[in-house]
Amino acid sequence: MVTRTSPVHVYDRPRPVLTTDVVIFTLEQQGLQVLLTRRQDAYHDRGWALPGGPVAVHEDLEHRAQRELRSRTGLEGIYLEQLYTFGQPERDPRERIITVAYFALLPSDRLVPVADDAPDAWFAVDALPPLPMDQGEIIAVARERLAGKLAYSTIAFQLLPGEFTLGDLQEVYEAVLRERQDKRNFRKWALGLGRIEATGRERRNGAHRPARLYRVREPRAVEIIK
Amino acid sequence: MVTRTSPVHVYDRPRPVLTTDVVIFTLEQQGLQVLLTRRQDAYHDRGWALPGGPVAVHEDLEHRAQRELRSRTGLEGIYLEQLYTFGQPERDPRERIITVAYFALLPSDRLVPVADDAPDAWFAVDALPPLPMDQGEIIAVARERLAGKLAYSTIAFQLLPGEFTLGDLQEVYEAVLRERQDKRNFRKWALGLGRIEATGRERRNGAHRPARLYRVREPRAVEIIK
DNA sequence: TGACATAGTGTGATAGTTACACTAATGTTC
DNA sequence: GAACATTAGTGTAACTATCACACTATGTCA
Repeated sequence: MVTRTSPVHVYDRPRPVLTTDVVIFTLEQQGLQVLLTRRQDAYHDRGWALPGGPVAVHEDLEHRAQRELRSRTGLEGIYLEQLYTFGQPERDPRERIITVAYFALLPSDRLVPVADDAPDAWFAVDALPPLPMDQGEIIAVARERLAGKLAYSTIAFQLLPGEFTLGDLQEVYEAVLRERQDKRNFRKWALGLGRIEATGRERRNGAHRPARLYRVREPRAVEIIK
Repeated sequence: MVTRTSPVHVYDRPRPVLTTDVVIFTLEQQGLQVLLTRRQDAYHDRGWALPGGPVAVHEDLEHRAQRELRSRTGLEGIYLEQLYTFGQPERDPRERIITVAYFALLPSDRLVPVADDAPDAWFAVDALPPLPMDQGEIIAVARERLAGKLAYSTIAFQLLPGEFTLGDLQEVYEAVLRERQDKRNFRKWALGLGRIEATGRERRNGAHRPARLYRVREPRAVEIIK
């Protein structure tokens, strides 16, 4: 029994709060980064937390997560995937909050620098500040999912700009999987996927041989491989 | 603002209903089966639907799904995994309902025959009756997840009884993946996993050579393989 | 023009996957 | 009790994929 027009809403049974949280990853020189935001309410002591918030009663879950992503980054068309729903009753000591967690991958060239007065900041995934409730676990699960998917999908390209070198691609794999790859075998494998092609252009950035640039043939598609 | 002691619950913002649904799979001669239940309310025209219901305000999500599983099958210790959260606003025309879907795997020997007066029945996953809302999609997603996991985990054993033959195991793979396996290669692979051992006993069931029985060394563990 | 730094390339050994057909053990029938 | 029907159980060789490994190429800058 929902009272739509009134500012109060009365139900015959108590209902939990439903929120979405978004783990936004990007890759910088220092490795995999996560976007965190400062909590506004005094309850959380203004500590850092995942961006997210309550789902409006007629809002699609993924749309809610997209909205959060857009409001934090100003970007559209970013890869977003539902991760898991966390619903331990003790998650929040004040009220029952169930959160549908998503994760998003930001290409490094679309990373707009966060304004100094913005409440958001990037943190290396290996050096996170204290986080409320189970949010550390949420990030850990997101990271594992991402690492798992590198092996059997083309998800890695979602972290790369439109043009990239094979070295860039290898760095994505090394940063996420936390293990070195053999350069020759990696390049053979990456080209053998049949998903990327040389643009014919090169990147010069230092006192050394320039690197060939590649592009993804289907940039939006995340496909299952082998 | 929750009013705990009162039969009415008042919130300053409308809240969706949160439910869990459980896709309970088992394997019979006729292939992969799903448990469905008859809706009691007139609204759904007494049609078939996935077992599930609203999550109590202080009940853990997985516990809620376990409870549904137990009430339908009378069984404990069944494999249960969170599948996905379905939250399209149009899912239910009456009210906003978000459902956290789980899937469960019943070993074929623990399958208690459903009483005739019970509202539940097994359906072949390829011949489901009309289902409300997106429940057909939920079952399809569960099936895909299960098929995907066969390839890289030991989840298949969750569908088998404590003692089984290599032929039984092969039937699980063939039914879920819907593709024939080569007998010799399959057996080599299955034994090479190092997860099963012969019990020393045999099963005789027909005018032919009896089959050796095997057991899983760690029956509860679902591990990632290769 | 030489030192430096990163880009780019191939081969051989090993391990894993695939295709493939007959013998073994039982129960039933005549 | 011999023949038959039926499912269980077994090995090998060809092919494919993965892995380990080190040098040459091409640019900048001093």
